[in-house]
Amino acid sequence: MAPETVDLYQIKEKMYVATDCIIFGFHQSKLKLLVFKRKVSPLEGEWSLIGSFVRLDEDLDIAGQRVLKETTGLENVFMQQLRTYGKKDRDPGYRCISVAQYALIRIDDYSEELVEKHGAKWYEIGDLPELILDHNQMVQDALEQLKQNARYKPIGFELLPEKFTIPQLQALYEAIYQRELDARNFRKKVLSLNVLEKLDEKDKSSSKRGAFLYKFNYENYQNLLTAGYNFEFS
Amino acid sequence: MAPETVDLYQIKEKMYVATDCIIFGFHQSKLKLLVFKRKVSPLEGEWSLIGSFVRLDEDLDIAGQRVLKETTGLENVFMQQLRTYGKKDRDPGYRCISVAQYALIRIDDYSEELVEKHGAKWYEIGDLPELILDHNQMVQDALEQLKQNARYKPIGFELLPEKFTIPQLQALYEAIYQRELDARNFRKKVLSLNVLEKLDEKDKSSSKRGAFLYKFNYENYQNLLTAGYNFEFS
DNA sequence: TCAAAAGTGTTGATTATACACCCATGT
DNA sequence: ACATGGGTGTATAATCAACACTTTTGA
Repeated sequence: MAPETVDLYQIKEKMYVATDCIIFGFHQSKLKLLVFKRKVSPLEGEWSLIGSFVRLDEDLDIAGQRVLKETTGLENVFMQQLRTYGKKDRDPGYRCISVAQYALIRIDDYSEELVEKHGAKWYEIGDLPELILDHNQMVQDALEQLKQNARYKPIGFELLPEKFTIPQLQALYEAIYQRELDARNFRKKVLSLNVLEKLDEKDKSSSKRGAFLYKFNYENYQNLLTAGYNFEFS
Repeated sequence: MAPETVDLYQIKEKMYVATDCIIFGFHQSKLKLLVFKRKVSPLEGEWSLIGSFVRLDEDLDIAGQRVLKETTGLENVFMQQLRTYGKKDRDPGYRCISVAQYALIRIDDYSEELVEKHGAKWYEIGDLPELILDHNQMVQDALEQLKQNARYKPIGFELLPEKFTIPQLQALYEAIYQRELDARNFRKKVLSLNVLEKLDEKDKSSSKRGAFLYKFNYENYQNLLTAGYNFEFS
């Protein structure tokens, strides 16, 4: 829209535009969410997603990246727009729409200091506290989209360290889908995609025998995408 | 509320929130899009999506419904949020984010007068003119999402009249996917879903023999959904 | 009678699912 | 030596994909 004239109504009162970040992480076979305790009134002390107003001179997605950097120290992170929440009374007192974006981070990469400085905390999905406004709804929607996306994109890899084992990858998908998967079928399928490179190292952190580490091959993944494969697991 | 002209200084200090509607229709086996010719400067005479600023006292989705009603006369139409476009320079001179929403309408329901009054026109997908700003991108994204959605929801039914034939339904899916489908396999699959009710009438508008009319059974569809079926066609 | 679209089944290929035992190793 | 998680193959069922002819009827 680029009109020449504008309703006075729009000028007098202000429409606020915010972005809220749904930050997922994965640790010890659990899918987690970063929430933080509001330090300012109103709703001080309540749990909330991490957000900010969008600045006039910044792109929407950059605003999300900024919030993420401020709270976790991470840059260039996988982040995707979820949807925009715009009920007129979603924020009592203000007219504020919020563009929700979700990020997937490798949970051992984030800066613990920054997170603590912001009063933030990792909560397990399924054990979330009540969040302010429509933030619980946002999380639920994000989870839904995460499930959807995981079918068609190897999105889950964003949540794992660079080197990971197949059992770890399986645990991640189990956390996202919230059900158990068959280990043989999972391994078969994920290896058949040809996007994993087996390394010579083993990870012994979760068994005596140890499991081989793999890394993700982005080139092969690109080829897969153009060929139109899907990442659905049974 | 009478519009008033404002100067650029004021405009640049403010974040505008608009919504743009991607209105799909289906007619004569063609998927079409409703676009309109701008009547105001800047970009007067250019083709554009139909949009509006979001009012302070209206929900985001209501704004979309309002735009739709103003241009087509239709109410209570299937409409879904696509995503929000928020590049800082997407609209030169203004800082305006736009929430794109897409609608599917039965093309013989709309009001021709209203459409003409707004200088709007139906264009075939695949034969679209150049649209202002990032509107072509919006359409492309909407088409992509339409394809995705059509896999999991019988979304296409919104585009057909209440009574329709199976060949019509197939033509719709072919228009969405932009490829031909096998008539036998299509019929087999769609009937196996148990969401169509065969009527005793035939439609003879496209063949001498005539094709049986069907209608959609929303109850059975609800059952399907909870059972987790998908509407993917090969 | 013929042109044009509607309607109908089968088969082979592919993919999904279910399932149980041995391996390697640290304690 | 044993407990623990890692790793492997096969057989059945389900689904997908490809394919051609007959029917109906208005012109």
